[in-house]
Amino acid sequence: MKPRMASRPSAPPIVSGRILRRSFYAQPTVEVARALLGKILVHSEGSSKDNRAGRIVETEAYLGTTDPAAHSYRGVTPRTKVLFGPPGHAYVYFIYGMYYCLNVATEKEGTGGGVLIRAIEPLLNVTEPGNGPGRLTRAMGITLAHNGADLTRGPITIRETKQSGSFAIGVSARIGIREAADWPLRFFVSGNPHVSRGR
DNA sequence: GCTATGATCATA
DNA sequence: ATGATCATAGCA
Repeated sequence: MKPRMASRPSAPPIVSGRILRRSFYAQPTVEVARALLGKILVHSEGSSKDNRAGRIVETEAYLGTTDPAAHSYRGVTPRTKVLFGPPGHAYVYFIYGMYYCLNVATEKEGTGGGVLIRAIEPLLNVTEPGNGPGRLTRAMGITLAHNGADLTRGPITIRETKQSGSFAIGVSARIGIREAADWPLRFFVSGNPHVSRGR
């Protein structure tokens, strides 16, 4: 008979990928937005068996003080200071009274670039849909408490994936904005069912 | 201090 | 098309 439980707990292989380094996030914002597709978002608080993970399948670039749609367009405020800080930190904001959205700060300190993570494909301990920026934070347990967190340190990290599976990158206008609405700065894994819309 | 509004989502 | 629901920004 098979034992009901494994005798030894094993770390889920999906969270063992190498953590992206700060130099990754220091690249131009559009490059980071494209390169984040296929990477693994990991939330590891508490016991490792409770780690949550999802594969990033949709992103949007927000360019900073040159981008009228960016929160950082009007410069540093208490809210946007993380975007102007060093790259590789989480910018989390609260929207519509009920949702959190996760971004990563890009480019060198002093610039306001960031990438909004818009959708993940659930991989591990994610029991809600990840298709949409407000949904993925709920599914991953990400809140304002994570604003400013260093993504190279945890508890939230983004990791390289071993199965390199190549895919086509779709491009479109960004969703839900008015200014600069036609800039082609949304990127997604073409055809992936967890993309929020317009696969 | 006060008010308008939003990088959303579910429901109709 | 509309409502839920509140942190933030801009203004007084």
